[in-house]
Amino acid sequence: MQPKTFVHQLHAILLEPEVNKWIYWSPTDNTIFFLKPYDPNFSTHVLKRYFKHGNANSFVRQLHMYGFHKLSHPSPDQSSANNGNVKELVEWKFTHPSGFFFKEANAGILNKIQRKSTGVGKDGKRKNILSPISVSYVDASRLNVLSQQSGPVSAREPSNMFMGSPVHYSTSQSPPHISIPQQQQSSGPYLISSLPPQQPTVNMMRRQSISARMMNSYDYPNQFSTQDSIVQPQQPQQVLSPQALSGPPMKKSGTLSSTDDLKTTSLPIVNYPMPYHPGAFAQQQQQQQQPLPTVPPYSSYSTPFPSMMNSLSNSASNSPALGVCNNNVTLPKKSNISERQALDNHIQTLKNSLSTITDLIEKHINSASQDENKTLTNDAMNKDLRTSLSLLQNSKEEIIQLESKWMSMQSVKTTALPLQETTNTSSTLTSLTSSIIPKSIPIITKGEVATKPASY
Amino acid sequence: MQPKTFVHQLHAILLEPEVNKWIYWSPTDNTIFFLKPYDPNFSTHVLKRYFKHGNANSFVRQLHMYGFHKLSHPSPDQSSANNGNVKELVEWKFTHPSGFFFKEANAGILNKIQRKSTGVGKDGKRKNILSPISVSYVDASRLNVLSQQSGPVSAREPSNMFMGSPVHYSTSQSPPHISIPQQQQSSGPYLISSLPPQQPTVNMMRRQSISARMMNSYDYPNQFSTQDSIVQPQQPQQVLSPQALSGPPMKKSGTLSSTDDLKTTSLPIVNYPMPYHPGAFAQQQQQQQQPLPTVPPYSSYSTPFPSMMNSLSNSASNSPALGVCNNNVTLPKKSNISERQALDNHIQTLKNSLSTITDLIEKHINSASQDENKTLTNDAMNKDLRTSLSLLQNSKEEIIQLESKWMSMQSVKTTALPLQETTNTSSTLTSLTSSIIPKSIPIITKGEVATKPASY
DNA sequence: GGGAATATTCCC
DNA sequence: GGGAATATTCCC
Repeated sequence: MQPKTFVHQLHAILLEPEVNKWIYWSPTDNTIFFLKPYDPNFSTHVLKRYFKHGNANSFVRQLHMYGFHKLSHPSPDQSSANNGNVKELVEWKFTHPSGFFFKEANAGILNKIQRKSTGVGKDGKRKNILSPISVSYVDASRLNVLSQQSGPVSAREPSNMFMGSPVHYSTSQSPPHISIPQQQQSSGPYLISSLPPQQPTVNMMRRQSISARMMNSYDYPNQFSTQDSIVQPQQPQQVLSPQALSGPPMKKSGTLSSTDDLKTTSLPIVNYPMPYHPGAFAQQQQQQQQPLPTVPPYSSYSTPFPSMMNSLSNSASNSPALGVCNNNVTLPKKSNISERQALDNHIQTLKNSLSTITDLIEKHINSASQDENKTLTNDAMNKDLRTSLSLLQNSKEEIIQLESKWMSMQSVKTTALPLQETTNTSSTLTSLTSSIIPKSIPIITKGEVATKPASY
Repeated sequence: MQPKTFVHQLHAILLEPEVNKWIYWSPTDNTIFFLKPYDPNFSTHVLKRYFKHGNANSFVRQLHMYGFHKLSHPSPDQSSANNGNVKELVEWKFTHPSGFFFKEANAGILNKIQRKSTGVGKDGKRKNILSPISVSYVDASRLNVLSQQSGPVSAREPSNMFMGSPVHYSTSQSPPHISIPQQQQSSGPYLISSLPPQQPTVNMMRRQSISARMMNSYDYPNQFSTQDSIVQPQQPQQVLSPQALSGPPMKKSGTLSSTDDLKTTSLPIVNYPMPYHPGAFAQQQQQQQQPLPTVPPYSSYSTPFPSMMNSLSNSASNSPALGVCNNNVTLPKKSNISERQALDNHIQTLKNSLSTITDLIEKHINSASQDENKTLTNDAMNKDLRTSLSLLQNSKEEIIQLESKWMSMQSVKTTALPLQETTNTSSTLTSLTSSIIPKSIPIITKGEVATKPASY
């Protein structure tokens, strides 16, 4: 039994007559509801009553987090209100593209609508790194069906459209939002394997009850673009030909370019009229239907290449040939002896500086505490403070030195290790690894951090 | 200007007489406050009034998120109440180990106390993957500038001591929390490369007052342990045998077994009395009670290498001779990891302490120079001086720790780890790893951190 | 629409 | 004490 979430609350609210002046089901479509975001009563009587806030923006944010979409075209009768300047009368129209949010839905159905992940899993790892778009091979028949389906929902039969399609985007079993198991998780680009999923995915849309998990991804377009792009946008994958990707990493996820593969292959888009629309069927059907031939969730079709493939691209310019693992504890080689000495020296210097500063400061504290009248003039005080400051600066420098030497020692040592050995003996391994691992070393250049906006 | 966060709220609340029956400063220690978690009035009159809830657990959760610690031993006069069964009278005692949370603290100081990260950055990537320790290369010109800018240096000429030193740590520009840029992000270990940053980083030390961000890492241990581990714990690498992993991912990270290295090496423990303790100085009682070797607050007792270290500590039996690295890199053995991490922690702590001291002293110098009349009272001055003194003491302790760890490492390493390389025998494993390591490790050039604008 | 930080809840 | 999910805020 799932805890009550926003969706449940929302659904409950929509059933409350007292607040139906500000939020209510569409009289003509049980999967669409309206709300008056600018009406103060909406905040007062709806939000503050059911939530810990009275902020319409937060409410809408939640809608988005749960995959609801705002329908842009107000119904004719509303348009006048929307066009008018009477903000309080404006109505926004929302729906959930999964179709699981409809007037008669029960808790079980609503559970299928899950909140979008924030990107971290329980283990602190990123979730949903894989693209939901596992490449699907679509045959002509499917394309045809797809093209046909653009019409009125009522006119088409959902189960048909994927009939005979060899590969499917298995809606119910391949949630766009996938948690990568810990072991596998990687921020690296994921390869799209060319292996078709083994399973038939017939009828899944229609018959199968979609696992709750799946709904997570129900917000199709968004999922596809932002969270689940096939290859992580972050890491331009040099390994695969770029063309393999359906498109460049996108910034704005909501928007798919018209040239986007997926779109052209007719994946549902935002205002797509209730693609799967369970509500339209009898609700009870859902349960009884037996599960589809299962397709392993996404993960199976995407091949993660953990962290190796990452930054091939930029390594070109300034990356050292060899990287070092911080943790690699192999210690410094003899050449580092002087480094060690330097470290010792830094430590000594630090101790001396700090002692001096301490003395100076202590002197002032003592004198101040001993008599009320300052025995030391401000000038003297300031001088000492300046001295302290200067020593502190030096101490910092010392520490920096210490640190950098420390780091370099670490890296030196590791760097030293790499390679020659592999040349003769373990060619097998070498070839093995080299075949798997891209040669370049991922490097992070300063630019990127600089790029990052100041957080405050 | 930072938005008001929980810490600010908390501080404000503590200053509100109306609620001081349920939450209040210790009468004897301006860095400790009490609260009565079970008193319904605490919920009603404090929580519900200042927060969006009335849940003491949530409040305490926030305290923890901001690094506060509950002090376990109630003061004598409280113990009767606590021992009694009158829950409503129970008082809990909290403090912030940074010492930045004290009665007289202002917003600027409170800003230094930052919320723990949830593990993802703005780009959706994990944050704080890097060790806070970064290195920047500075050219000669910069060194000169630095030396010049140190102002009146009484004792020595700083430029001398670092002359010819290629590397610098730019304190003000290397926020401990580093976000890995999107493109490059990788879960692998990050190396500090020896590539010099391109940007000049002149003057940052002196001119710039320490960025608050820097203090971000003040929740030391946590930062080090969780956020800034050198190697990301997350990804056990499949390439290596699973057995290589020291253990399953851990659930409970907070609890280290008593056998943990770090702890036994006398790292501070939870209730450690105000390591940096700016505020509480007035009451010197604390000071005398334990001159513990000051180490970074808790940081080090939480292991930076969550999934690996922890399990190592309690399962001596199954820990491999060679650890495993996230990215197919051989990891150091536990003892070395902790030593190294401890070193890093000491350095970090030193930097933080010195930054704080510098800020305090600078404040006085500036105020003194700006107007003849001392704007700051002697009391204020003395307080700051005491704070500085305390920090200096701690710094010294840190250095001692640093030194001893360093010494012990040297001896250990010379014996233990030295020489795989010399064994040109290159076992399969050796060659495997050596061939893999260099290629798979993302490298971060030190410059990047320095590049990041201090956004305060 | 959504990224990301902080806040709250729930749970171990 | 803290992990992690959901909620709320703030901002692009």
